Amino acid sequence: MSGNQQVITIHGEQELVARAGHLFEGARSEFVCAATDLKTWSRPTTRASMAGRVHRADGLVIRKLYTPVALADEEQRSHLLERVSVGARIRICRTGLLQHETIIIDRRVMILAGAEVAGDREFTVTTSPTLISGVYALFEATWEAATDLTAYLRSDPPQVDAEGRRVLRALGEGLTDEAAARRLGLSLRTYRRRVAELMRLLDSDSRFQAGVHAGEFGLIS
Amino acid sequence: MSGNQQVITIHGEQELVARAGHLFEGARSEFVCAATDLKTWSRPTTRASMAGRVHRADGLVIRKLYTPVALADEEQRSHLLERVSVGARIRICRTGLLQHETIIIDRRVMILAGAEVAGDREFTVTTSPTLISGVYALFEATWEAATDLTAYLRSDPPQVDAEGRRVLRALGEGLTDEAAARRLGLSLRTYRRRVAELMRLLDSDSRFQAGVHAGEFGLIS
DNA sequence: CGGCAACTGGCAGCTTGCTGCCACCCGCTC
DNA sequence: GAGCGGGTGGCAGCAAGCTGCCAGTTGCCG
Repeated sequence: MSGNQQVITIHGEQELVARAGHLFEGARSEFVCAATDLKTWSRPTTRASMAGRVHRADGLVIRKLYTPVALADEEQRSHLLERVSVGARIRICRTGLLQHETIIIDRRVMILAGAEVAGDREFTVTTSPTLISGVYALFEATWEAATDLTAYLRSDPPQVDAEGRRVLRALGEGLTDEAAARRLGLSLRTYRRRVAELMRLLDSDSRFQAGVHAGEFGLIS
Repeated sequence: MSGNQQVITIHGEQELVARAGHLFEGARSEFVCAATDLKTWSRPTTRASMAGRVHRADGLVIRKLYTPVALADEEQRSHLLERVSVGARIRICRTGLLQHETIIIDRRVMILAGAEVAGDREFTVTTSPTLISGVYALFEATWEAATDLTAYLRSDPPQVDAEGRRVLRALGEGLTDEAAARRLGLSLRTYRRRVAELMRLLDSDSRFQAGVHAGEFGLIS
């Protein structure tokens, strides 16, 4: 990796392991990544091969950002919790898909996973300070907006379907039940049944309390 | 801009204008940027020179993400509001510094502003799909976590005194007015007067809505 | 001290919210 | 087709919330 551009393209996970595997071992101060879930770019064997090398340096800070998709799978959830228990910091991002994995090592090297090309996923590896610092800034902004994994799990958001979301939005606009029901095309009785169900889901005894909780769970949008 | 890497480095703003100015004109569907403020990377003349070319295509979506720093300066604030009034979408990111400007045009071209080198700022321009899609995903996550400019400006938190805070806490616990009044040592009528005043401060027509807003303002704690 | 403004608290009348009840409808199963 | 479970919608009764009214209280000022 030399020359002015400091950017190389790698085809396939095997090549990634061969050419960039040492980068993971070399991580000294910080390893950060952002992805939808643990399966965003790698087969389990590749992931184990790469990730297993990361945990050897004292003082190494590991930060990983995933979306709630990672928690839908029990195996991934367990794995993430185990990672947390050995010191990794993991946050859940609710505001984006993070469909392209981004890894930054020691703020010196960055690996981006791209699309699959002819059956192999394409990776871009770069040491360009401009690229890395720009992406790192966005990573930081996203990280700060995200929720710690353990806090996220403690505040398991209730499952609210599309109609429930619509009801919450109407509630959030301050409409009377009658106006909201009319808008949503429901009878007043049915609307109120929906509201009662949401109150139960939000574990709330009053509408004010429900409003607070709905906001906390990010259910208003 | 050809070759495998699709990444070039540009030194200085004059060279940026000369070599990449046409990219701004070519923007057809979307122009997005993220930066601390309007002054993150360019002198006013360069900015005017570049930005002035962006607004000509019908259907072009312009999204800009800045930090609150951009609003501390009255001139910038006015400029941003004027941009909003002509259709640009602007959000304020409270969770990061965005110290390195990132621009993505039509999801085909990305420009990143780096450090100053020998008096000139270094820019990286790339058409690499992997790089762009990775950065775009992070941009999206940050954008979604950010607050709309007009909402941000409108959401000056209301001033709530100590008693108001106590009332909000009681409300947040789901108590009936009678129970809350008793706990706070107020008559029901006075308690309800307090609640009515809070509803006014929170600009809310229902208790649910007030709950949402109170949470948004961080008044429940 | 008297006057005034602001606030409190009880009461009443009204609206909104909550939920049970029941008839009816729909889809599914045997 | 009959039976059943789940859901809808109208209605009624009740609780909770909202606010005006008015008498009484408090604090401040001249």
